Amino acid sequence: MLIINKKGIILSHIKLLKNHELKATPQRLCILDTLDECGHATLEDIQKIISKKFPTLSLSTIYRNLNDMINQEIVSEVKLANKKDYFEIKKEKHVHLVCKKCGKIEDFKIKTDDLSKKIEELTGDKVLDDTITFDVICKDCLSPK
Amino acid sequence: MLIINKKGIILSHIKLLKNHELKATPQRLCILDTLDECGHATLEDIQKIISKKFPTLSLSTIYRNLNDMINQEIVSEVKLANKKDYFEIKKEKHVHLVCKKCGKIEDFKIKTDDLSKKIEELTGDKVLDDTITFDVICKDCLSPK
DNA sequence: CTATATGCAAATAGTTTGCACGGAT
DNA sequence: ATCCGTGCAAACTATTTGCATATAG
Repeated sequence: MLIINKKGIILSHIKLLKNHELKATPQRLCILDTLDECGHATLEDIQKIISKKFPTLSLSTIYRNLNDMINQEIVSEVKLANKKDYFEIKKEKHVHLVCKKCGKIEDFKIKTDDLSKKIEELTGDKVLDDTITFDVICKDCLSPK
Repeated sequence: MLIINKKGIILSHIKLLKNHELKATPQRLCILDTLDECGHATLEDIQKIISKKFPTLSLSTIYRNLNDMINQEIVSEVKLANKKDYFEIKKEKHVHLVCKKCGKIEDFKIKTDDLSKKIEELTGDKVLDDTITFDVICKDCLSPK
């Protein structure tokens, strides 16, 4: 659920920035709103959408802020084979489902512990984290209405 | 096992190229040998190593050939969070284990069908493929000799 | 008020392309 | 003789940086 104030600003984003030692500037809020709107957005997407909402927001500000927010772990970069890099607001751990037909990228929450455990048993390594993407044909593309 | 001829060329690479409609030029063979040597190499790695073995091999040739070999599916690009892109010679399906301590990247063969099946059951999507990376502390870093 | 963020322009880095030459079939 | 690959330079794209000004807290 999103709480939005009179100016159309998503309040939780202000908190999010402040909790991570970043000032809640209109530019940063605009970038976060854009990411929220898109779910996953490339730099190009962000640039295009923002230029409408906020025409003076410069490209270097987008770069600088994405990097800052990545460093503060508010935002994460999603790298997919044969695609440009995407950005998303960091949220609960999830895997990505990329439809090879329509291109849609979906998040899906699922436990991956079984696989990590198997890796640990078989290799002797300690698993810290995983990054998992499935190429799929999504439900909608399988049986269009 | 690698079969190497008198000139130090890995014979299987010649076949590999010819089977994919690419001429077996010294430049391409050199790039493949370098990838073999490294397992996983960034463009920078490739450039550095190649400039010793083959000083006249130009950067545009590296780019052009990597792209050609990716298109022919001889080589694949490995995208890892917070790292430059790596290239590897395409081989049996595997996951990547990236040690967060020493940086080493290892391939590991493991069945991932259970997870794909669960995704299919829970989402209704058809899973075609998966790309999986584990961040780990590798065995060697866990208990150095 | 002060430190930080922004916009702009310039600098740097990364990648692709055009073209003339050279080598393999 | 023809085709394809290469090297080099130039073009193009992507990203970062320096600096003067503006703004959040």
